[in-house]
Amino acid sequence: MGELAVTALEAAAKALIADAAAKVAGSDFDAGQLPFSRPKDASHGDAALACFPLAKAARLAPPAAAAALADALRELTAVGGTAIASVEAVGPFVNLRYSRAMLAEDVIRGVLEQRAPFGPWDKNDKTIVIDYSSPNIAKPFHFGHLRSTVIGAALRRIYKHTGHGVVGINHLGDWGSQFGKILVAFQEWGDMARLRADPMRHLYEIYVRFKRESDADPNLNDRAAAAFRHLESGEDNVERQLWQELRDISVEAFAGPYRRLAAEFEAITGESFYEDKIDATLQALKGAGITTMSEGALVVELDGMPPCILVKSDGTTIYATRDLAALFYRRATYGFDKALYVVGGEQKLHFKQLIAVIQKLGWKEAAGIEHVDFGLVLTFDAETKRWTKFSTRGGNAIFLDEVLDEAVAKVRTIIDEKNPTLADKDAVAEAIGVGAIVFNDLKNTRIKDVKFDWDELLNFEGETGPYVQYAGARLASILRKAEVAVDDFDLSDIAWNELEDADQVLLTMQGFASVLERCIDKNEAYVLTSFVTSLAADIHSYLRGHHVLSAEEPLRRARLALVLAARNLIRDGLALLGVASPEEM
RNA sequence: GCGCCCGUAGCUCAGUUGGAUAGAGCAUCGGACUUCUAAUCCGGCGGUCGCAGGUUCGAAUCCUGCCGGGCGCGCCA
Repeated sequence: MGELAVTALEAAAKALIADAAAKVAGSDFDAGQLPFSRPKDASHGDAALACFPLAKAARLAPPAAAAALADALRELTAVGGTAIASVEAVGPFVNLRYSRAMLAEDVIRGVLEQRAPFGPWDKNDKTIVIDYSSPNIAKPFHFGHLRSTVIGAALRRIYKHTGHGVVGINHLGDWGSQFGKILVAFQEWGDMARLRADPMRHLYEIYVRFKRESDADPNLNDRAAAAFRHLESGEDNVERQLWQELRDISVEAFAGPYRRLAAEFEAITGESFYEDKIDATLQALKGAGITTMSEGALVVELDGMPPCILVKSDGTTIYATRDLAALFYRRATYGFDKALYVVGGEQKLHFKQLIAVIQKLGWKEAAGIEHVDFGLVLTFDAETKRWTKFSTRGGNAIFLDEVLDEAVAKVRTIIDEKNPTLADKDAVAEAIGVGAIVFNDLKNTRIKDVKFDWDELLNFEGETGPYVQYAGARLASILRKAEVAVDDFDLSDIAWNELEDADQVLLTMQGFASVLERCIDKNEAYVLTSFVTSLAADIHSYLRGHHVLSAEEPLRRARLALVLAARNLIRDGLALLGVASPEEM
């Protein structure tokens, strides 16, 4: 475990604590064992140390160890001017408080001067490949696709911000036997004009129709299998030409949603990209001696799970084959330390198999391959009164653009009601409506299923995107009226000690580094979502009791510095999540 | 049947990896706009942390067994 990124003030405090702990328990005591945490109750102080490990090392009862540590710390900080202003032992805990002025300066300078951990972190030599969004373009781009897209896009930005080399890859599902079905469906019922007008819906229509009609006519499935065989033959035949056209139109249609969602990729290389790399991959696997024939298929036998199928008995490949080819390619091209797959939890077994195959090959990278799984999107079924899966074949899929448009429209009516004179209402409505949807998806632990609920989705109060954006807009408004230089704020001679009642805001901001670290550690964006929500709550609350523009100098300028720092951190935090920060709303 | 995941307030969820009195939002009830945006703030109500054991100074968190729900289990992705 590496050193946690901390601000200068925290580092100074930790150094003092290490010295004090050495006095209590001897110099070989590892002060890293003292958990440095935020007390739940703010009245306990700014930071708390649980002294159980220290007590063990010093052979003291925990309260006695805490008292001894507090005494030692007091001795070190008695001279004043140190990071720690006060120390108190309470039972087995030592609670400490930072110097108020130093806390304010530490955090605000850090944010405004864009210093790590607030600004971009120093580059490290790790490369992270993140496979996300990766829609199957033979199927509709429905609301469920939002999850992989926004989680992956957020993780990509968070890794980038913390100094990692990042390769975001959209592994489009543009190949495979599904495409045989869509080819046949298009030949039967497709309409090129309608396809061009609304590609996603038209493909969806014919896909659903294929599903329905193939139940009655199994011959359709045989034709679909043949179509994919023809496609995979490599010949320039009708299947190939139609596939190319459908693919091009679909890919173009995705650009819009990706722009709205702020999803960016270093590479858009679909499954078809590996078509000419499959043979080499198969040769490598065979050469490693890990393949066998089983029931007419080429497989890798695995312990404790079904075999990984590489070539089906009809001679065509399967997604596992293409995923393996992609891993070979990504290792050779990018040399990754981590390869993340932001894909739904239903595919857990598939990725377990994939990793097991790579382990059999003995790659050292195997340990860095991780399935970043997430829960399903469920809809409430009024009949059975239960949350159920959306059914594509049942035709009750909800399209992503539908949801985004609905949210934007709702925001538009709220703006007309609350802020009728606002300039550029449509752009603001887009930022807030889409932001609300993205934020909502990043709010909880990935693995939780998302219950699709219009009421909750279109509620913009409380723990929501608009709530956080609103805090940013209020702060921006103050800064506008104060006419301060937001890009070059003068930090000299700020009366930092005037900010003694901004504890909550400052302490929350101070936690930014550990928030990003936890995001990376868990591959979770919700930690950051929850951080910006807390910061917004803290600043909303602060603004209620502390007027900025009417304050006397030097308090006024100190508060403006706080306001600017909070606004920047909210904006930057939201940006990492893929949510815009309108200046006004 | 087997494997994995989930179970915390009426609802939706946090709980910093075993630490202080289990926290938010929504809903509900009551307050706060002649002052920088009320998409806000302040307060009330609301919990046998699914159940039962175990581990120890200490468990929502760890171990075991049940109960409930979800996902998956060879030629779909």
